[in-house]
Amino acid sequence: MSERRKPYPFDEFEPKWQAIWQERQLFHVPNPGEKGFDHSKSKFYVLDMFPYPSGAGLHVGHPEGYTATDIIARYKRMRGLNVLHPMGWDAFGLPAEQYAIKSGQHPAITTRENVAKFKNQLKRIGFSYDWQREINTTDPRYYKWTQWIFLQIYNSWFNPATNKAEPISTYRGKNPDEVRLAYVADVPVNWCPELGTVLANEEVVDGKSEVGGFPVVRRPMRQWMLRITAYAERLLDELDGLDWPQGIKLLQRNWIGKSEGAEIDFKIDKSDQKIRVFTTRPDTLYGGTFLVLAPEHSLVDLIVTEEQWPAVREYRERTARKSELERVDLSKDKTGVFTGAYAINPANNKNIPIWIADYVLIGYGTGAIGGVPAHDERDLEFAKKFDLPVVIVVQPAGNEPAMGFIGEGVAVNSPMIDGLTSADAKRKITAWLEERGQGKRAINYKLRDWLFSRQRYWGEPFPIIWEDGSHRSLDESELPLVPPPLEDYKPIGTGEPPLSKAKDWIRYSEKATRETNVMPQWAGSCWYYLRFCDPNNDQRFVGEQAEHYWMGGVKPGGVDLYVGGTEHAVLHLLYARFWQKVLFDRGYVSKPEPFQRLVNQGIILGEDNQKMSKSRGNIVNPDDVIDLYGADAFRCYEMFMGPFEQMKPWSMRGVEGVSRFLARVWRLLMAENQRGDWELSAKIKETDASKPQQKITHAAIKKVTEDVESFSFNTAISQMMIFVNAFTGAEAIPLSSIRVFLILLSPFAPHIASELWETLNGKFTDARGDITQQSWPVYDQQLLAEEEVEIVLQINGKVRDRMKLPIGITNEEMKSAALVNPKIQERIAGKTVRKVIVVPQKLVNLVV
RNA sequence: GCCAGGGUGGCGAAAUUGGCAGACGCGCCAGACUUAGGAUCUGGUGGAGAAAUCCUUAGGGGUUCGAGUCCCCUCCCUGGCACCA
Repeated sequence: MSERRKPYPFDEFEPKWQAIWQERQLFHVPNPGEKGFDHSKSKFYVLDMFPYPSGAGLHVGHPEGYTATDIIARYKRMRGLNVLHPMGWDAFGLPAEQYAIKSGQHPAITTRENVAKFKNQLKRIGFSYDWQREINTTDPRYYKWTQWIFLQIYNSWFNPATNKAEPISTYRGKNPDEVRLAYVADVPVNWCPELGTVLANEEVVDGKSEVGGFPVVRRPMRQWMLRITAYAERLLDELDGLDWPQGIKLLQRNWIGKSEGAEIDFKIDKSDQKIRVFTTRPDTLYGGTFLVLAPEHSLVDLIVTEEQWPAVREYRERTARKSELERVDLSKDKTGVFTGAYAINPANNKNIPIWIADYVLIGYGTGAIGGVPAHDERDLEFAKKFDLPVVIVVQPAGNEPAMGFIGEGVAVNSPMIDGLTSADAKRKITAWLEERGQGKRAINYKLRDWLFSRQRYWGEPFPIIWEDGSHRSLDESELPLVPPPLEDYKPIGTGEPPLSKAKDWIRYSEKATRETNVMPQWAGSCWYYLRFCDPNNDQRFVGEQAEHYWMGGVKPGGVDLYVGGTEHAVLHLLYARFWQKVLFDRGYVSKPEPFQRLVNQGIILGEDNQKMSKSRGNIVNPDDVIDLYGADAFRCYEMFMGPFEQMKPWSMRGVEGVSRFLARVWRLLMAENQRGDWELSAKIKETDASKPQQKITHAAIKKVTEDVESFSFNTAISQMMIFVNAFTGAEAIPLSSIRVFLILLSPFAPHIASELWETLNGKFTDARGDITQQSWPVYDQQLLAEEEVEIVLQINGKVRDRMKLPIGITNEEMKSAALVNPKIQERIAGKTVRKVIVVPQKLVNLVV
């Protein structure tokens, strides 16, 4: 059986051009001060979210974003910009370590192999990365600086007076360890026994580990934390200046979860203690008929009465045993126990019972709430279950029932504020409490400090040593701190990190030992966009000049365009913003935000419309597609599938269709000779383009240019198809038109465009150099203008006829033309035309 | 439950400010070339109808001369959050 004939010889010229690009280092962009740097050009930094190089290799989802950024990068270069378009590897992470546990192979080896595989796959697609800037988070030359940045965070504190991070040396308090942006705390953490490590809140989904889906339990442990909460307000406010999808901004806002209200102190009856609660509705204070503490609340021990002790102890134990999943199960009934103690409602001096219940979370607010059952769903449920009193204190505006009403209305049954709107009542009550020292305005955030340590091997070791129970940082000169080789990477299971097995490594001096935790995978990706600006600098994490140039500009964010999946909407994007702000405050970088414009790609589903997964067997491997149809067809199909940001299914038929389009492009310029070799078609001539040909060429320039700018790659390709359809079958193809077309095509299908361009240069001398060195064409509005316009004739809004009329026709002329149109006359015969609507150059609508 | 984004032919999808619904591609149908066609080229292709014509953007209502587009209600899908006081 003969091999299926290729529709065009992509298998010959695609590798050829990839080799040429590499040889000539065509996409390498020098830094300011380096040889070949062009000062006259402005910069454009276009970045992909770099991948974790897994053993499975690329799937078709990765290149979707990469193709888009590659098109933008190639387009911007042709528009005369210095384009920074780098790629690297986020290579610390669990899979390599899990593999090491199974096989004993060092994760560095696994990582090296996987990186090589990924890189080969990316190169086959023809991306125009500047490979001289390749970075790898597991390279000591890289993580030396990750550790260095950690030291800057460790040696900083957040000064509320200046609202920014400052060197710890400027802190005037007695214990700087209490305010460092990196600190150690005994905190209840998400311990995952299966993975043998602690996880960040963000890594726990529905009470299970995001990786692997293993159960996660709460357990107090000594951990490194980063004080991201200090930046909550700025992380919230400074979203405003970013060109991000509204949805992503909203996700971050919700994650930060700012709520404004008041903290109110409740005196405890027959005790000196008081309980502080947080509420967003101080106006409902009169309706507070009980208090609820989280079971873990530290005051519980002090207030519980003798006879309630057994019940309280039993309840706390039961709660502690519950998994996170059980505890947050919304469908379950409210539970709780009376402590036997009473508090005094400051508004009306009434004694109200104090309960503990697990629907109150220790981690939010003060870990205690005032129960206002009439105006809070949860409190109402609790009050009903335990038969606690309910007092209505807010009257809704409409005829909604006041019982259970949680919106804003007018205060009632509240002597001090009766008749006030909720907003006014809040202000008045808060002011009153403040005067009496029983409360104050308060703001709470859902955002928690970032649990920054992991009990793993394959991560950045902390540049920290311990001596006599206290920690201090390594000197900068001791970086990078490289992890020791291990025989056995297995977690110990107790929560002791694997590094604790390396006894020699741990011993720093007679008295001092090394920290054995490692940083989470997020660490490396928090600043990689900075390193790309100056990846080989061994004096600084990024050279000042390079940082200033590539991250510069008038907008708050340094990277001009950042493309990746929505899965990083809160985690990576929030962490990176946080690090950037610390570095900014400390004067190391020039921008407060890392990423100016963010675009999310949609997920690519399998042909069966299901998420691609190994178990479903619907994974598409880019290599297979490229073998069959070539890299250009692969790239163009990824862009032609549908709107970039939308979820969409893969279709091999679709790839075939796009491949046919490229074959038509090929045959537009190339013809097969007697021997069966391809040669430049005799139809390509240095003739002037006809009017329609000019029009279609300029329509293509306009549409492709606008669509590339707006990420509408699918319609850009449609327009190029229209061009090819129009020129297919033409007797002569004007060289000038086809040159323009090839330039438009080149960001999408760079190999075929390069090959055809070179072939043209072999015969014609009107242009010089590679297609990548050409400048982007500009369209001429004059050539797009029609001589005639088609006017739509409607009666009562329904299309009845169309007619061609000369351009520039007046509304009055359109109206008369419509009225004498035979079809229209026929239809309006015997009726009165009540109204005529004329849309200039477009439509006439008669109302009868 | 709350928030966000969606729902347009057999399929992927187009459609400035409200102004010709279905561009482009897939699939399908017909024709041409051909020993051959799973190649290529040409034409057709939302539905109903012999036709005039009517119907059609998840469903219902509204605003408007005119609605895929704006407003209200309902249903469905996808993603996120989820006892956050």
